[in-house]
Amino acid sequence: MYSIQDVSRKTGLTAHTLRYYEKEGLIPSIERSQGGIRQYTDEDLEALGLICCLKNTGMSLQEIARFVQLTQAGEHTLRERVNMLTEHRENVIARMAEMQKYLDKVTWKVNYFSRKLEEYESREAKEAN
Amino acid sequence: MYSIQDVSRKTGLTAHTLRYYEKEGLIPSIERSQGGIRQYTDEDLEALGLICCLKNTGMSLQEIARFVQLTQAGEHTLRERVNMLTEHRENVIARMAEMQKYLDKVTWKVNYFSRKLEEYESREAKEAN
DNA sequence: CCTGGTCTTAAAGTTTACTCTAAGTCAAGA
DNA sequence: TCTTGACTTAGAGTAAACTTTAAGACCAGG
Repeated sequence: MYSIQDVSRKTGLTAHTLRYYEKEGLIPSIERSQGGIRQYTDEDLEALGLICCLKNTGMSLQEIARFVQLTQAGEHTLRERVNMLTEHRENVIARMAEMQKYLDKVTWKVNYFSRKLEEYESREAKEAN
Repeated sequence: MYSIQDVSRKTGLTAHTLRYYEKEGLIPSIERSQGGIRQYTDEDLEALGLICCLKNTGMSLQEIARFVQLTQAGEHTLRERVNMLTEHRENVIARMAEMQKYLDKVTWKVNYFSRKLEEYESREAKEAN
């Protein structure tokens, strides 16, 4: 059992954000102590792991909430969940490919400007003589 | 020479956005016709290409503006520009590596849920008999 | 018992990067 | 000439994902 602060430390999300996510349906409702205090289980942390993973790969909170709701609705939503994840996966792959293309361009520019810088510096050195 | 609409088509940015970028210092000032209309050169398109590349790899407009200003300030800013690009490049690489990690997790989940789905469907099929 | 962490609701504020509107003037091509 | 597109300033609006505030009440460990 983990307090909201424990989970905050483990996930890097603030306690505020964890409550916000719960309110928005991104996290299934967390069990409470007799006094009403949230007690996160390892299973909750698992679920949060997937949520963060989806968020960090660019899925919107709205879509994540939809996914979580499907999960809670039971087995008959399995096909839709598989479809969602598959589509998301393809988006991520496409974005990474695009990213690689841009990265190549940035790399090219770094080299280009580095050469220019060298030229400039040797020119400066000469002038100093 | 290209009109703002031509450039809009080529870059996928709206005319609004192009003017906005210019106002914010993301694009060096564009030459105008005698009547005051923007006339983009191939060089401007080049510069826009790099800008879009930086933007699409997650550099903020503010940083891009800084970079463009350095470029216009002349050769003595070459070192700083190289540093900026190098650092940016490393960020992109780091983000891509992280992305790959998340992607692996998503892939694992897709497979996991696909197996579950198969099980579920064969169970359903049996019950239908 | 005290203190620090946790709870609630409701709403306002923040940031980034646009996006659009208004209102009017001016330019360019058929 | 007519029509379409371009220009300006200034400011309002939008969307996502938080983030903060306020105000008061409750809970748990030392």
